[in-house]
Amino acid sequence: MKIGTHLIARNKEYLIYGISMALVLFLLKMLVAHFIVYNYRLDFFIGSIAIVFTVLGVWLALKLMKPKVETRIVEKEVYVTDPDSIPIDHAEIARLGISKRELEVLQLISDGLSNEEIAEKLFISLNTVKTHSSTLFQKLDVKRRTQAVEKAKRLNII
Amino acid sequence: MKIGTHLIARNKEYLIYGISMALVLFLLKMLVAHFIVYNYRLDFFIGSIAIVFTVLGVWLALKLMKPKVETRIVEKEVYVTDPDSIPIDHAEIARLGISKRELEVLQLISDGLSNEEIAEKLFISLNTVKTHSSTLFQKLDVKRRTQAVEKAKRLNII
DNA sequence: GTCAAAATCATACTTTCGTGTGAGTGAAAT
DNA sequence: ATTTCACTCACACGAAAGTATGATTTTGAC
Repeated sequence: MKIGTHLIARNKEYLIYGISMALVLFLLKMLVAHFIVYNYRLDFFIGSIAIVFTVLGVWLALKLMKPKVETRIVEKEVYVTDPDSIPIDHAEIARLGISKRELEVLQLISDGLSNEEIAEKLFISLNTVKTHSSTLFQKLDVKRRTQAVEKAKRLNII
Repeated sequence: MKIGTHLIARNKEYLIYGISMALVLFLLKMLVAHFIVYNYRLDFFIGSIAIVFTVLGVWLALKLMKPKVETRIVEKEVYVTDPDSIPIDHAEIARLGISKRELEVLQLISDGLSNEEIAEKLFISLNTVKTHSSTLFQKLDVKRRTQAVEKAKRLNII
């Protein structure tokens, strides 16, 4: 009894679909038998069936599709005494889509270097450093390098 | 040229579906014309069409649907240093001759605020903030605000 | 009350930073 | 083979930051 109800509930969509399909088929057969001329309207007839069942298929799929889960992260602060004991959150870095080079630039920014100095240290042009830091700021959702440093330290990515 | 390609790419699914539908219809008509007896196999015929287009409909829906999202909240631990565990070195501040106001500005700089924002927060002009930060940099013997923050944290004066 | 330091502001100027746009290359993935 | 992505670079422009100089006002100490 209980199992039966359960099964019906779990497969309700399939049941509904099956019944709908049977009904529609029955209806179509009635129409065929009584009103519709076989030959010259056959194309239209087939088209109709196709459309109806396409719609049914779409409806079925929409009903049955399992929703994709999206994780939302809530920060929870844990206080530690030794600053060096703070582990770097590689997962967070990956989540933000920060590349290796960008991370290097971020580290040097937090060391207080200017873009020019960073360029010299990494043997790349000033423009490249600017590009890196600009994309970095977007990924960190900040406007300035000082904010980037503040947020990066808060997120334990440097 | 570019727009054309773009449009085709964006609506590829629709195109494929349309072409598939046309092909299947054509195929069915051929079958009808040559092999299938109209009357007593009509049920089977209609059933086949129904199944085919249901499958197509499902496929279409799965292809086109934006995935349903279901948010799931996950707590994440963020390690931070206990602010109280690092005492502020007032002696060092005095030694460097940093004034009260300058220290305020320094703190706000390390919070990532722009000079403009600092000015608003302290109800003073932008020029005054610049003056403060400039003298601050001299006292800290640094050239930029990022360096100032780095050094200030190292010296435990913020 | 005087004096020095701190705090305020301005003007003008230079430097650095940051964005937008576009583009080329090489490596890895499909 | 084609696409995608990280990395590289350039140029132009606007927005901040920083310096220099000088001035006025507050404040606290002597």
